[in-house]
Amino acid sequence: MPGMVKLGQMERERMSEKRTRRGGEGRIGIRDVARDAGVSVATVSRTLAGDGYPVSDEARRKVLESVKKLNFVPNDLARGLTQSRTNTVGVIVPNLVNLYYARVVIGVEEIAAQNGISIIFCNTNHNIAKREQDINLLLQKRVDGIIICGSGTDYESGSGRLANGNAPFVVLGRNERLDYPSVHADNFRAGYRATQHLVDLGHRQFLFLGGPEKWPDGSDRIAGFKACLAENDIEFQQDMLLFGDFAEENAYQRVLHLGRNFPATAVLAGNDRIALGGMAAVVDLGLRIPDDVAFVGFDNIATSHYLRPSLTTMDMPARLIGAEGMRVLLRIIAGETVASRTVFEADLLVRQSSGGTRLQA
Amino acid sequence: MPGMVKLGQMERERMSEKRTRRGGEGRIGIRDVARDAGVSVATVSRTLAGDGYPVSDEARRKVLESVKKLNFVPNDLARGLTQSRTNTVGVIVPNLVNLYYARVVIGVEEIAAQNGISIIFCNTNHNIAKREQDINLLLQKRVDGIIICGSGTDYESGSGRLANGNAPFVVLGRNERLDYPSVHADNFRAGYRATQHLVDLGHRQFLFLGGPEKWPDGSDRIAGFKACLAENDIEFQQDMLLFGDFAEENAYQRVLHLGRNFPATAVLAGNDRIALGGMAAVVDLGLRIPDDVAFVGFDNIATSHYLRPSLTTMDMPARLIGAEGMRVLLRIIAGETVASRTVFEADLLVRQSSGGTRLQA
DNA sequence: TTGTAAGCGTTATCAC
DNA sequence: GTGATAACGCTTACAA
Repeated sequence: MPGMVKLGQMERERMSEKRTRRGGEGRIGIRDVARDAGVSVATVSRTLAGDGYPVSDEARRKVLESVKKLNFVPNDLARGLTQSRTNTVGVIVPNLVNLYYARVVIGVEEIAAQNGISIIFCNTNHNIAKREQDINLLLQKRVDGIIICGSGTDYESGSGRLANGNAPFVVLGRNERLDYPSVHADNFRAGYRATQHLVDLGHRQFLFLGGPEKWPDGSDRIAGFKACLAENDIEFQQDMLLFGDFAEENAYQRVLHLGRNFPATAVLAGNDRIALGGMAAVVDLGLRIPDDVAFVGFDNIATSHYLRPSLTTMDMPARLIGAEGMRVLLRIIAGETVASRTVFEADLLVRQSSGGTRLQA
Repeated sequence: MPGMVKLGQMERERMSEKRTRRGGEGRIGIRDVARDAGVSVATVSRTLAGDGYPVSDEARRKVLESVKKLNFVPNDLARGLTQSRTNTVGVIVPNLVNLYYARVVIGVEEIAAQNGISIIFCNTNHNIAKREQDINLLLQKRVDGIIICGSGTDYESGSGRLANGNAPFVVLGRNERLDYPSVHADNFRAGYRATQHLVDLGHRQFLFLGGPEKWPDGSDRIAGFKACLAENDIEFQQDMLLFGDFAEENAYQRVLHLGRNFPATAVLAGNDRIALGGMAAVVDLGLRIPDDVAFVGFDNIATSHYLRPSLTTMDMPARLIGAEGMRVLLRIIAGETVASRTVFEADLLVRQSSGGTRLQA
């Protein structure tokens, strides 16, 4: 009876090969290393784990040799599955074209790399739906934690997975709620100091070229701006404030619209990109910087130092924020308690666009 | 005998709970969903997989209901383990502060997101050792493929994992070898055209402010530059060529060093960041752009349009390269054959820094 | 110090 | 259409 014979063959194959799914030649695994080194899989695992577990030098040597010989690459998926830890965190960024966020990411990556953890990167393009989707993906991938860049609102909305405690997370940027940890700059003080700098230079007619209206970081800067005006007995007028988006072009158009008969002698821009667009427009209107109009920005992106005139700006410590955010996340993952809020000060960098030395001269 | 009683209890617990390792309340899995929905795990899996496998509407409904009710989040680690596919690719970038790479990454991310695949991001800071390490990490994470940004050399060096075929990969940038797929711009032609533009404007005294000496993209641009000079009977002199790094400051210093008695009327910069630094130095030397010195850059980073004078530059299609790179990688993963090389043309954007309209006026 | 074997949470195979 | 159950490749009790 051929049927029975065949069954017997299959049985024997199964016994010896212990592989049913993939024909025979699967990727090389820990078992292969163990066999080659003449030790058990446990010993291989322990050797490679590198924690303090005792392994004889002899065994270790043989294992390492086989690993190299067979070109063994451990499978982190299987590792993650058993350890319920992936050494991976997700980073969600609104927009990488903004050098500010690029710097934040670099800070994050730096600390992550130092701690042997990888980064899954998501770009949302300021799209809240994409962000929800990204969070889902990250949770499915069982990241150890998530870093959300950009001040935004209601992370608990929609899926609510984060606020539900499904994964530890840190917000990099100002946010309204206090019940999850965040790292950001003191935007209020930054706004205040930038304004004070211009006031000290004798300016009375201001324009704040803002970003989006509901942008917490920006709102704080504006609040600082207003507070400083009040402090100096300068009345705030609604038309001193123009909202827009984050990009150069929009700022350029807004400023061009104001025309040569410019309503202010000093412009504060919501960030450096906005400043860049605004300055270009001012130049194109035939006005001089800083003589006719002074500019101050926020962020200190790499290019602002090399503009001519160079851009006076608040040096928002993006990289530092990214790095600290990652450190905080690591602490949370380790089970430590962390400050619900970490705030960094921003330095004022006086450069040509504000003519910072005009009065002193 | 209390000992035996205790043992009996444990046994029973094990039988009912079927969980030995983690006390009891593990994360909710597909089994829990199956139980709650009153179907088998197979049915749950099939429902969630969403491929064409037949599942009765009734079962599907119950499953979906339980999924939502229990807030089930599938575990991609386990998925990846059985499917030997992770829907994740690694992206290795030399430096995110360079907006060029930021744009490339955005292009990659865009196509990736459209295809439901995630990106593990690595920043090497132009450090070759870090890159090797990153590749190791990515292979351990069993990414479906790897995208390496930045033209560099010998990816097969060191570990040799990539060239060994351990994972499909695509290089985004020019490289010497032809035996793996790459996507990049036609840097030679870009260099040629940029130069021709300046020649057409009447320039004869050139300076090429290059990046690092062994930077394939840059070398090609320089080759195009030289070819164009030859074509126009302008003799190339070694001192027309200055190497450096990718950043603004270095370029600034190099140009400042040349002094007011500037050796050229036209400068080609290896990229826009270099141009930015160079232009700042020229201005600081008291020279006018473009009247005394004309500038042309490469990349068309966002800021170059808003400089005053704005920067004439070759519009290297970074985003497009990123997007196409991702598409190529997806094709490789799908088992299709792909072109070993995909090359994009760059457009010349004439702006103020070259005084592009000077002759026509 | 070492080995054995039971998971980890899925998918895929095979039988019904 | 549906359900058991054996992989997937590793870690980690537990036993030796």
